[in-house]
Amino acid sequence: MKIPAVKGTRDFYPPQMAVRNFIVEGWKAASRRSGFEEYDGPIFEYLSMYQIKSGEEIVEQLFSLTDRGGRQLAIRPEMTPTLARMVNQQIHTLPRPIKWFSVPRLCRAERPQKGRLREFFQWNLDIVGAEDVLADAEVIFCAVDYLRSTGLTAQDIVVRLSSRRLLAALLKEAGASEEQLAAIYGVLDKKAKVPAEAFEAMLQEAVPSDQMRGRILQVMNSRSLDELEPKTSEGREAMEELRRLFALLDLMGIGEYAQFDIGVVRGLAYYTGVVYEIYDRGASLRAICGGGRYDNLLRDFGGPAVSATGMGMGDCVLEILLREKGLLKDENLPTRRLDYYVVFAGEQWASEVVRLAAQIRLAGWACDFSYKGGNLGKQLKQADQSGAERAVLLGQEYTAGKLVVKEMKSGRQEEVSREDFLASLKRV
RNA sequence: GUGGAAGUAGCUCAGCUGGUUAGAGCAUCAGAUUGUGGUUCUGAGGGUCGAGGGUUCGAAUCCCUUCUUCCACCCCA
Repeated sequence: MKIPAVKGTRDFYPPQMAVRNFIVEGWKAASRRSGFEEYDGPIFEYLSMYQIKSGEEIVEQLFSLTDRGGRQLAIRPEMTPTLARMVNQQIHTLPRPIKWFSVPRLCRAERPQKGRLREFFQWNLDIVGAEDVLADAEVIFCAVDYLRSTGLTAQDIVVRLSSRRLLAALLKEAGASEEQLAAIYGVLDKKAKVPAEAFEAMLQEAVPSDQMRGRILQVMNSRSLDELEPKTSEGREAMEELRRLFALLDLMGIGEYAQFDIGVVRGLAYYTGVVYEIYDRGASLRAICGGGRYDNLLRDFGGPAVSATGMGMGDCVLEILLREKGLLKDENLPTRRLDYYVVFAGEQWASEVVRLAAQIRLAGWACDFSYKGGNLGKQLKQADQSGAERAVLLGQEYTAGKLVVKEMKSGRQEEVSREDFLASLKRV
């Protein structure tokens, strides 16, 4: 009885694993370039942790379980609650700003579709304890730095930026109450995703007043920051903050990637300031990356009111985009890398192959050999298929203490003494 | 949760309106080749046709159920 893989999961055979490693290693390298430290947590947490800031619908999309002690647990669907929990536990001893990154494996019980599976990897970058918009700029810079390193240019992708804080101020100026904001955010988040008529119907339901709705639509139709004129001091401050963010991104040399877009709201309730999403300019895919400032989250998780900002980038959409752009060539990604492949010409050297291969490995080099043996031609064929840089050949000259080292790519080979060869392994 | 399309060898697919023992290419393994690899040639293994049930003398083919995949919704932390 063959058992199939579970719905929405992937098996990573060596070629797929090479792709995954290519992506994950790129994420990690970019994180380290910007001075982030890596952390991780458990793959399951208390179910209640995800109920703090999420509605029933979110909880339905969790993989949950009850352990033998009756604890209600859930496999992590996102990393931020774990981050908040971990940071809160050591908030008084960790030097700030806390710049952390992680590449957790996450699970969500959603219906799989293009760019979305039930199990995936997500790069998380967060900065805790820095209120200044410079921290937001750094997170965005790091994400763009990674995307640039894959070969994506400002012609391929765009960071759509806005500010919840600014939007809240403008909505209040238009007459919205604090209680109405969440509902209005929910509708505005749909603006680019549903037909215009459906959007207006939804907005009409959330905002019955024609006058107020007109003002909101005027705000939403703004194409640039200059068209907006906040009248309250809160609005002007939020505006200044956003302008400073754009100036910082220019200073960092990635200004051409950034674009103001009042329509970026993000569905999530916990964002309090700058929010952004990264899209491919072709716009055929869902967002590659999303993030923003969440100044209340640590407090909501029982800690002190420490500000934070962060972003998440999933592997599924990214992989599709890289493939579409021809930036992911599977055949160029090796599943292994060998420095040496030891072969013999003559059965009497078969056990010497094992001894020599072990010595090469103990000296710190990647080395393999054939179990099957066979004639020299067959063994070299295997050496070739293994992708080894060099073949080491044991034959008649070995009786005189010599062996042949062959460069597989060029075919050049030279005879060296066993001692010289072993000595050469110690260099580097 | 809703709707559409599809499941035949490890992969890509043939298999006409039901009819002998279900095929091909690639891949794998073995041999041609006992001191020199990417070529070529020969051969082999591998499928209860996604699973279960039904119709029929007879089902990969028709019907039902279910699972999985892909796509579009809902949602998207």
